[in-house]
Amino acid sequence: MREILDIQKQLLPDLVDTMKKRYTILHHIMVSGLVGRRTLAMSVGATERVLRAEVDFLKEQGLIEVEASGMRISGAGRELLEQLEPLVKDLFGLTELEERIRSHFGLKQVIIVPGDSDVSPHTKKELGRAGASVLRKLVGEDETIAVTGGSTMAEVAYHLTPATPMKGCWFVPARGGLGESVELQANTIASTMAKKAGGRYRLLHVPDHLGEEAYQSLMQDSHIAEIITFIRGARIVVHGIGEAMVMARRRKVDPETTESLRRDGALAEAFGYYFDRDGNILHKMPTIGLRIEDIHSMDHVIGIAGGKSKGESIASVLKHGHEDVLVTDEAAAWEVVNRLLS
Amino acid sequence: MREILDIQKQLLPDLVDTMKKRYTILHHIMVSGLVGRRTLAMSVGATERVLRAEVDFLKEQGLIEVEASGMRISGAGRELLEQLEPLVKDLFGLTELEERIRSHFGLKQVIIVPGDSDVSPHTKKELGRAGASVLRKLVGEDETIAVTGGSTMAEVAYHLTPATPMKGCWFVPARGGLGESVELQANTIASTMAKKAGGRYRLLHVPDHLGEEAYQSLMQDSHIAEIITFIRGARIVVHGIGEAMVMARRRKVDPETTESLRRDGALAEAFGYYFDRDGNILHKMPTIGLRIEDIHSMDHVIGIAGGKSKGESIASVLKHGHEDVLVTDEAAAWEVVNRLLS
DNA sequence: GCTTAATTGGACGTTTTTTGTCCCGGTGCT
DNA sequence: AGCACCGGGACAAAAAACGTCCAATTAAGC
Repeated sequence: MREILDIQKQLLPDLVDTMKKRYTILHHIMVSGLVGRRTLAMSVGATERVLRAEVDFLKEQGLIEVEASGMRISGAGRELLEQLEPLVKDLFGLTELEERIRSHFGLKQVIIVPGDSDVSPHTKKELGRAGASVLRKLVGEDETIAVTGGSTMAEVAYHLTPATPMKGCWFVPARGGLGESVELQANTIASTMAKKAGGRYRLLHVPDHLGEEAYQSLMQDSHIAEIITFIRGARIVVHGIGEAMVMARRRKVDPETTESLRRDGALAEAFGYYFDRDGNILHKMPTIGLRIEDIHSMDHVIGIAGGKSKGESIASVLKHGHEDVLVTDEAAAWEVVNRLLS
Repeated sequence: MREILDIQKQLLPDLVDTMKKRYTILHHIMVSGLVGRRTLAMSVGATERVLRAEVDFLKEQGLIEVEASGMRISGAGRELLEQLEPLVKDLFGLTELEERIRSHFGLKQVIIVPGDSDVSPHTKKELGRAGASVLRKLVGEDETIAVTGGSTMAEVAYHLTPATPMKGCWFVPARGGLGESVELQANTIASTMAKKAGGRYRLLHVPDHLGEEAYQSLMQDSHIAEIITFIRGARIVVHGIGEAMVMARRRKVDPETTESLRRDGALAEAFGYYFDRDGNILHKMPTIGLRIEDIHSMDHVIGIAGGKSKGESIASVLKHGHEDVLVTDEAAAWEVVNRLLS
């Protein structure tokens, strides 16, 4: 059932909205028994005229009966509402979930795809598609977009398609080398995105695990400095979110730091920063690129991550309080709201 | 799956059309490889401007990639088409069937609901709903609508709902008493419809199995004559279709006539007339009301019947050649087209 | 290499649809 | 009988859809 809806949504994006709207109206009419147009318009939050159009439609469909004294639901309407119930529960479930997370963390937008990325590769693909779609809607012309690495980001890159406003965009890595395998590195993701979207890209090649003085000298290099300035001019950043300990291991963080992270209760990792349960920064990877203050002042900070196991990490990053858009999956979303309740 | 679509169709009647349109365009683009807007507009039968809007939409959804040299399908688009296939096959299956029957018999419209009324009561209900919906769309103001009896017609009556243009309509029986049980008689159906639709009705009470002279004297009666004239002024007739032999038995046709019908290969019955395989009239029930020439000159002749067993009968009546709209179910429709092939 | 036919995307006036806002004649409740 | 609310008609304004051009660009054929 969900699959059908997901497919349909691609061919009719406002299908769900329209269904929700009409369902709400019909449902209101049912519980009201006999209700007038203006009263109804108030309670569903629509102007009189648009509600009138909807009512005319419902009448045309024979779902309501309208007399001079008001309108009531018809037998067919009642029957439809009954059939609609499971469908709507599903529909509303996710959108309700989105709204709950959105308002609690003060985000601009939350998108939840059904499923669990941990168990279903298909869900991860959906996550990528949703991420690409969000990005497509948000980019302006000639914008700079900073991206991080990770398998989820790779999926986003894969699902990007050429869009006119993206032609002039620059894709850059948010931070320097972060010790991942080549195909999941930010540099690779940035270039893939640029190719897929028809944009341009600039890379930042910084070796991992350099000493402090080596970094200092790198920063002196005019070419490096120039690209870092360029990166910091980005107004959009798209990043994955990881579990702190998993990321620490994967990036071969040294034992002392790992232990310190564990002791301090590190939960999440995003763009090279480690966060605890309350969204405080515990540690910063020794590499260059976007600083946390750059991210705080961004126009659009888009976090993309899914899977039940990442739920807590996502909540931690959201708690940090500078995300704008979250793209996640159902399993992770439930974990996030569960943490809100406890 | 079908159920979902049927439910959705009630809230978004043109959902299927839109999906079909966009699927067709996307599919065309895929098979064409690289194709231009105008060329595409020709092959899918749309004007350039509307196709352009569709193309913009598909691009926005990331389903196609459009370059200066033309447009081609994207990975996501290809994937979607694949997922869409079973859905569309189902969708197109019925609409293709509708179109095939429509064009072959030169009808104005054919509506096929999924299922088989013989085995599923739910399908019969759907048939009734579809019939009611067609009627709602076709009636003008202050029109006279002639109806016949039968269980299918009773279902149509049940699903009628008040509609403004129907307020001034008259519902009348197409023919006099046809020896059915009270609740399935044309008179009962007409009055039920009028009550459901908020219209008015006039009845025609004629005892069954009267002698010729009795009919003649009835016709002299000014009240009867007046209502018959009224009935003949109807521009819309909605009728069921039955199997000849089944109907003959149910109506207690005398043995000689029954035998004569059998000998002549009577297949179908509609509004009191019996038809053979080629749509010729074999016999006419001895009762008054609409004559066959009245029906021939009607604006809208709407036939409603379903069930695999009625397939042949429906085909016979269609063959007679004066139907305008057919509402049937999938099982019957397949029987009809099977007869076309043999 | 040049021509030619086809492509997209922009522009603009026209037509159709949607929307906001009245008001009128009823209906039902008090 | 009074009153508050009802549906529905009407109409102008705003918005969206549409038909129809045209300019810049690209691919392919010659």
